[in-house]
Amino acid sequence: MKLSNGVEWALHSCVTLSQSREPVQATRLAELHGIPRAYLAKHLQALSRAGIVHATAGQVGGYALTRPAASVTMLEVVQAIDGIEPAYRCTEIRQRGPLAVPAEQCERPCAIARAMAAAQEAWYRALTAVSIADLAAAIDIDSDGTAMADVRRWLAESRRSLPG
Amino acid sequence: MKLSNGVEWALHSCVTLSQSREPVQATRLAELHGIPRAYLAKHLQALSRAGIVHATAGQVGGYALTRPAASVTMLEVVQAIDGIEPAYRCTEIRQRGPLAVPAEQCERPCAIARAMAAAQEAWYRALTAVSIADLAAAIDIDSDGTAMADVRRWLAESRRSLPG
DNA sequence: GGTTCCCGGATATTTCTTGTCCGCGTTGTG
DNA sequence: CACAACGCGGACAAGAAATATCCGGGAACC
Repeated sequence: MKLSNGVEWALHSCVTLSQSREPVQATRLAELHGIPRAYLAKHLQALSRAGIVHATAGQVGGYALTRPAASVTMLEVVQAIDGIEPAYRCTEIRQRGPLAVPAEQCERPCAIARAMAAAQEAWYRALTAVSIADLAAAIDIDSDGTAMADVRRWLAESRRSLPG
Repeated sequence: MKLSNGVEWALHSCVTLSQSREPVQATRLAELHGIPRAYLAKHLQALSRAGIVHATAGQVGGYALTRPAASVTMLEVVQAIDGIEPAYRCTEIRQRGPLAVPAEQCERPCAIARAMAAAQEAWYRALTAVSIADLAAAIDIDSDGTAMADVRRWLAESRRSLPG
């Protein structure tokens, strides 16, 4: 079980976006995190499609959160990047082989699939409990209250320096 | 996030093995579940390496659970097949870019990694709560108490018919 | 001791993720 | 109001991982 690499970038990008009400360009986000710009853009597109961020075109365009960071959960971001299909996909092997169960008796998922679904649900709950705002606050605390201010400063500075 | 296909086969195979104290050949398990024999064998090897099943060679060889089914958790099987590394791998992008955090301040995982680890832990807990015996019992109930008896009958019959 | 059968690791093929590029629409400017 | 520049959006290759498979080593029965 492996989670896409872009999930990490998307979460960090959302935390960064939560510190700016003005749109932030994909180039800035990529530079700030030291990651490939083109590939990050692809993931930001997924966030846009999911309605988490709003993309504005043009010279002063960029990405911005559509909702307050406190109302955006980690699960939303993860699912926007990684998709909504559950990790375990039952291929209904109980309906195959010499002891195949008739299809009419297979309306409910099999016991294994149910247990897996319950585990996935627990995973969902844990990710739903944490918002982007929570992450930003936790990161700020980890850095003794300097990280988010630094981000805001850097965003303002880069916006002043490059397009001017 | 995608879980390997072999996890499903391994879990079903373990449930089947829980119904037989004698070793069951990989060929039988593959036939019973309608899946490729060679590939299933590879996954059974993983279970063997993890100590969940014991493989005996020879004409009457095969696989058997090493412990009572009630003491084998789903998590053990899943991790034996899929590996133990967590789904989310933090690449420490906070240490990159113009606002890189010094490494000395990164002893603890970042807030995002911590939240992801908590979610994974919840997933682990849910899978630890279910044993192979629980699955066998649930599958039996789903079939009105006939499934496991059918499996035992089929195993005994196939063992009588083929090697005889 | 020969033979048969089964498990185990090394080997191709396919699928998917990662990474990249160029076209379209939008916005500021002359 | 036309122009030009910039950034977003979907289509296109490269690499990695999982899927599927084969043959060799070893054990049990005859």
